[in-house]
Amino acid sequence: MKIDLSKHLTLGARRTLKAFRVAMFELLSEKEFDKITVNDICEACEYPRATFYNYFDDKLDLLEYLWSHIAKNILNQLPNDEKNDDNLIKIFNLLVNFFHDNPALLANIKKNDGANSHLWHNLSGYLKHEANQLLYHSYSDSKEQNVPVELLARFYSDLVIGMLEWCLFENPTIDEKTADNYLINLLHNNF
Amino acid sequence: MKIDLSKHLTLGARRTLKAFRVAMFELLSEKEFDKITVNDICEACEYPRATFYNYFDDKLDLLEYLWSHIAKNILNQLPNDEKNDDNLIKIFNLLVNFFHDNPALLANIKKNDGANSHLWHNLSGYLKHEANQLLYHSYSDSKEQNVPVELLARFYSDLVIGMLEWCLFENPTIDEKTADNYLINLLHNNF
DNA sequence: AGATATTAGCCTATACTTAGACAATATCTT
DNA sequence: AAGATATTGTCTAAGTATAGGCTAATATCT
Repeated sequence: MKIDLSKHLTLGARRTLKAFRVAMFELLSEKEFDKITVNDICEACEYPRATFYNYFDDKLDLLEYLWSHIAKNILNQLPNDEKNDDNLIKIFNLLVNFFHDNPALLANIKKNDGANSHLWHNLSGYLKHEANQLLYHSYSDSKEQNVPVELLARFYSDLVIGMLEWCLFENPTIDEKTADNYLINLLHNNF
Repeated sequence: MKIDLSKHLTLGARRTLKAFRVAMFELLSEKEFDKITVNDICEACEYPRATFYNYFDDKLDLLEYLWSHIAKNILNQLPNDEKNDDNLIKIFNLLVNFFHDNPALLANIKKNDGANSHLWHNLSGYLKHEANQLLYHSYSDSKEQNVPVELLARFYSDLVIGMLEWCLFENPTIDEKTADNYLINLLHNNF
């Protein structure tokens, strides 16, 4: 990344970032990542290559930016007023729904199973990180402290991403209710 | 219009124009033209007001630019290799289809019937102009010269836009076949 | 294997967009 | 009808994108 996302961005910079994000997202539903060229991306969003390189080191850089943006955005849909155990289920369902809403993207991620299953590891890493952050803040002011909050958040985010991975890759036809029940059972030692 | 569309435009300028066009088009399906503010437009396409005024005098200016763009684009779909009498029917059908594909826009144009029926006159003027151009070039090298080509093109474009207006406003449920037949009958003095 | 074409990165002057402030109207509120 | 709020249209310095040209590295073709 050539620019600092934490600094203030002009409207134009935000527009440009969004355009590249959308272009990459759409291309990922059409082609394998390795088949996508910087030219493809620039053509799709109607920006010149020079602008691409003003923002990103290369297409992997853009991809990772996209993943982190997606991860943040999916989980931002959570109503952050209530902080209870349901949050984990809600997070899980938001994630599952995202992939159900974008089947072409998921198919493409699955397809790259050889040298490029790193697409999924890459994305799931960002998802886990965001879930972790969310859960950490969600529990940081709770009373039950038999276990450090950091560890708890880590345990939960591992659980939810593991569950997601199992559903998407091993059991893609599972329905929401059943999946939720499995998750609840795991959570409550209900084996 | 603050810029000269006939001159060469940079990629960025073309992107900006497109963004404003799309924003106006989408807003026209939601709100009446008079209720749309420059701020609405800029918000919709994520450009600052300053940029709007770099390109357009005001929102009417943008509207007219949009109409002329739409007119050109609808009629550009015509295969321009063959030049025969069918062209008129094809032009008519392209126009009808455009409005069938954009019912919300049409509804909004119809709604503004008081002080603002000029929305339709404005748009139909551009449509007629483009149809005229097309027909003029279509017949300019034909042999039959009992009537000047300019007059013929004018006669035809008046006919096709009149027919369109009648279909859209007086007889919105008419089917394509019937409308085509009426047009053919008018064309061949088959009253 | 050698020729040809595509792609990746980078560079620069020029042209463009931007933020934000401004006065002048218009529109809403009570 | 008066005061608050929203909108219009203009301006400028500073920030940003653009064209298009360049080399090196990879593909792709024959």
